[in-house]
Amino acid sequence: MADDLFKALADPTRRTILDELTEKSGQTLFEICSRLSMKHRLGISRQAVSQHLAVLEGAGLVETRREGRYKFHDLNTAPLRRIAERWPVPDPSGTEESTS
Amino acid sequence: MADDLFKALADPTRRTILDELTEKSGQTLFEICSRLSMKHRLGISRQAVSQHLAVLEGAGLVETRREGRYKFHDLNTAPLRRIAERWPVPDPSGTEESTS
DNA sequence: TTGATAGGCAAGTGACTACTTGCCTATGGT
DNA sequence: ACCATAGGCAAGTAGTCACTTGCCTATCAA
Repeated sequence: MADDLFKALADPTRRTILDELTEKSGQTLFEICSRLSMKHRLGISRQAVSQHLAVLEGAGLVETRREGRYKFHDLNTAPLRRIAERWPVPDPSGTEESTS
Repeated sequence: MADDLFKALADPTRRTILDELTEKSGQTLFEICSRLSMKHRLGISRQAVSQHLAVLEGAGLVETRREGRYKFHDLNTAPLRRIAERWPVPDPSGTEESTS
């Protein structure tokens, strides 16, 4: 459903996770955890990150593959295409402000 | 900020409102209310729609103009561009972009 | 085997949020 | 003046959500 996609994007921590996976795809849970606490100063438990990843996977934004005791997380931005399809975005005549 | 944008998109009723404004921009509050109940069978109060429109306006997705006792609501999809800018979306299934 | 690492499951809690209810202001028509 | 229309403000409520806590399973190395 479209609902899962937008609900997944609604949380700032999940968007940061997507940013991290954009920078380096195929990270494990612990790798994402340490990056969130190091780079983004996010004091967050492993379980919380795991739950966020489950939501992202439910939205189709993250795909996982298991190898031994490791589980790698890959980014999939394809579902985002439906947003631009649903509400057509005009050409960038004047670029807007930057992201946060 | 970016948070307002994604929070605004997180609600299905607000996304339906965006759909309605995509179809016909410049609607008043009552016009949107009646369309939601007619076309989409949404039993929702006027105040609820008003609050949704305030959230959408806070996200920059809706702009308003007053004329007398009427307040018209216009769609602005420009903020959506930042989503595709933040997480690049691949081209759909092998359609390479050759500038013909 | 033991121990350490990588991850999962489930219940509980606090905060947020969508919606309602009730009352108020402003504009336009008669 | 009157009254209906168009919209706004604020408090209360029920449901959802992010996060924690605690315990469990699976894989690998010694």
